[in-house]
Amino acid sequence: MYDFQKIEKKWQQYWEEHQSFKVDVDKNKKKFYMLVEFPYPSGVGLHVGHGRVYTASDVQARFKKAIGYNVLFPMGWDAFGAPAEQYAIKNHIHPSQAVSENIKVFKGQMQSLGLAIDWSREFATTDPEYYKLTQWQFLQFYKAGLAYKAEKEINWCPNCKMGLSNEDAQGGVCERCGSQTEKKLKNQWVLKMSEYADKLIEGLDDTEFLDKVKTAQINWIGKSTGALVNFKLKNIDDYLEVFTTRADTLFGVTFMVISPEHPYLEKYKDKIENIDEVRNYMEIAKHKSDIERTDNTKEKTGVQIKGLTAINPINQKEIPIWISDYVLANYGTGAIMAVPAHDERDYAFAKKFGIDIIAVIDGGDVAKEAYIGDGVHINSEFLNGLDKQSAIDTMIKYLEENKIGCAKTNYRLQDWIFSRQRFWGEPIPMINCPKCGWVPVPESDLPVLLPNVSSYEPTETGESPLANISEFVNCKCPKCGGNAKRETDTMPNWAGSSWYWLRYMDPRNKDEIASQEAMKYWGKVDLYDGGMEHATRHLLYARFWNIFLYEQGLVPNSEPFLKRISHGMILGPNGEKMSKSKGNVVNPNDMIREYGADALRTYEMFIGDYSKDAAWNENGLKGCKKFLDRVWKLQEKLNSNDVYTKELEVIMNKTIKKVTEDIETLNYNTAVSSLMILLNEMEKQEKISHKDYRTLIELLNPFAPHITEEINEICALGKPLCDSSWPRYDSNKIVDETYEMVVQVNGKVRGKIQIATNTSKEEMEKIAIEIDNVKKFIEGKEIVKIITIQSKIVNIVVK
RNA sequence: GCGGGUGUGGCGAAAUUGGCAGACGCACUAGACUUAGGAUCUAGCGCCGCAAGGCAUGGGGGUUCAAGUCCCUUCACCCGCACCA
Repeated sequence: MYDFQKIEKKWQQYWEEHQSFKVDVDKNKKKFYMLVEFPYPSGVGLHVGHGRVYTASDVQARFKKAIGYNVLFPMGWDAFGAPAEQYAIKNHIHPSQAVSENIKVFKGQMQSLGLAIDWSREFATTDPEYYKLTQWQFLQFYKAGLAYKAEKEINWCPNCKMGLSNEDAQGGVCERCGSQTEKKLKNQWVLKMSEYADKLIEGLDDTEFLDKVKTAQINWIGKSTGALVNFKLKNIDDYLEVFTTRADTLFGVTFMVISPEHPYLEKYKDKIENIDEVRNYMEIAKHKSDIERTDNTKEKTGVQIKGLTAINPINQKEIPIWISDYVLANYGTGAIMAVPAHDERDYAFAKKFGIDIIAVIDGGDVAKEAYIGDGVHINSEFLNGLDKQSAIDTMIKYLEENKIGCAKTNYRLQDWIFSRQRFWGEPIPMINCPKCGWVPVPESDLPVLLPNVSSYEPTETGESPLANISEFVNCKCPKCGGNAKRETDTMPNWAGSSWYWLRYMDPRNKDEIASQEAMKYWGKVDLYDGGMEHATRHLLYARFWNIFLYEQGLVPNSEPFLKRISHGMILGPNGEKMSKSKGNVVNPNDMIREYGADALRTYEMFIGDYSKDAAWNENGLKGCKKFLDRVWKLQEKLNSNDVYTKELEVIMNKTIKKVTEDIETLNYNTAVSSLMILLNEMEKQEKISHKDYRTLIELLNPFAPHITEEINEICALGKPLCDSSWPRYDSNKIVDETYEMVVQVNGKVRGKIQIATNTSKEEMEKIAIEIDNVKKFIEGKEIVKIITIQSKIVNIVVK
């Protein structure tokens, strides 16, 4: 009937030759920046889940272009990082070679989907011109004092031989390979992201992220306000500092707990009478995985530290100090004051070890359980009678006046460990000089290029493979000219993705991230589509990075993204997540070969709510192919009229309205369904006009761009759709002249009748009562009232 | 535990925001055309019932002339975060 293979190739070529989607700064036009997360070009290629996301973005881009925006819809490759390196190791090729091969496959797949991408802006994060600027930006962090080297206990994956960020090692499991991670001390580059915690929270007000994305970020940052309190150590001229959100419960403290990593254990080892027992506990804790340690269902463990005693600063009571792994070293001060009467964890600990429990808030029964509710303070001297908030305020004021503590805000968010012991990443542009210490590589010497070597497997020692390459490592100190060594760690793969949207604005700029002109014009990303799995990590890193650049005067906006949406996954036909191991991966290439890109695109938009997961069903795709075939066949009914066919006028206008609104609100599935309804109506007609047909294919074009262009050309309906504007509807013509009035008796439908839309309420009621079946139900009964909704429904209430 | 979300036919889903529940599509059934049908077209298709009619949006209750939609309560599942002091 028609050769969709040929048609799709033809139009893909046409768009390329005519540079239909190439854009430039055009100050006479409003801009729209459509961004979708760029992929890792892995070896497996795209699957239909990617197809859904890119198609949805493409629909958005084509639509926005048609309604008059200057649309930036770019694509690139996030090609550094472990996945590419792992792939290269596995296949025994150099990562850069693997990357360029994979990019070819990915790009080919995207082009065969017919995406309206401005390919002239394509780049990869592994391009030296790009990572030169990534390195340059790292130097700006360094110069601003936001990058520092620190001995950090890191999550170490013994299998990948790589340090992982907390984000990459959640639950004590390596995200890459799934093995248990260990703790290891490493000297690492770290970015002071925690300093931006408040800005990252406040900045959310300038965005239109989905609520669940905002909430996820706020939870991740984990702001909690409280106080630092200093407990004097008995017979030692030092203090134990704790963080608490409940300073009001200070009178209820019956013991202290410090984490097994607390520095005092080493510092005061001579004072600790049972040091062997304590050390034994520390050793056990060290070898526990994070999973074991954070399993809050397990029983509390701990050892009392004999010889160290704290003194409660508000009543001078002596308080025993314990060591336990339920206190985390990396949160707060690594030590807590325990109030077993009003904290479940402290309560469990106190019960197990027979420690006193003193209630300081009225309510509950502390003999049975910790009372965590609100109430009036008791047993608390000057706090007695106060409620929670005023007690907290009063106590913090008291602490500050007596110099035993102060108000303090804590965050769950940690600084960003920026070092990776990897070859395939941006080299961190720092040089270590025995005389001058750490010296940044002069900006004029950037990029620090990755050496071209044959062996890039990780070393046994855990150093980056770069450490073995002497011509890379050995260099001169930029400051004193003496012999020095380069940093051999590289950046995490999050680095390159933390500013790529800026680069798209001016990707060939040799001197800067992008020109100010381009950044001012393209501004914020208007719509950023990505997976929910990136709602915290990537999105927070990117926002942090951008806020920093803004503060440096390098970019015009503090927040980079206006709207963030997240799409659902395409699951396999069995309803499970698609994966190679489950053998349920659907390859878009196969689908395109069999049914065409247009059918695939249309089906992926029709499959269901875009924000929700949906299981793949090839029959559904067949249905969409059938739909397109019928659209094609409509050619046979074409007459030469260039006005809407009378019978179709209302539905034409209605459908324009519906599809327009649905695309704007991302309800792609109902947009497609309304086009199917329109087609059904058009098929009922003897003949359809040029204008009927043209409108249908204009509306369908964002979903099925190839076949609609072809129909448009064959039938000479107008200029190419990629250069055309979106149809408009006449709001006077979206209401049918007649409708089916529903008549209910006591809320039950008893009759239906086709009447004129402008029938008055009085008239409606009169007609309603005359319907035979309605009569049957009101006969012999008293009409209590009649509710009439204009052009909808009549409900007769009878008794 | 905290936060977010979802429950509607055999399946994917709609529902103008309080107004005919199940649009649209898939699957299925019957028929037409056909040498053939995994093509196309026509019709049917929530459940019970011969019908009239009744019952149906996870369960229970409520508000209302009218509830998938609002309120209360309860159950199930999914996704984040989680011994964060």
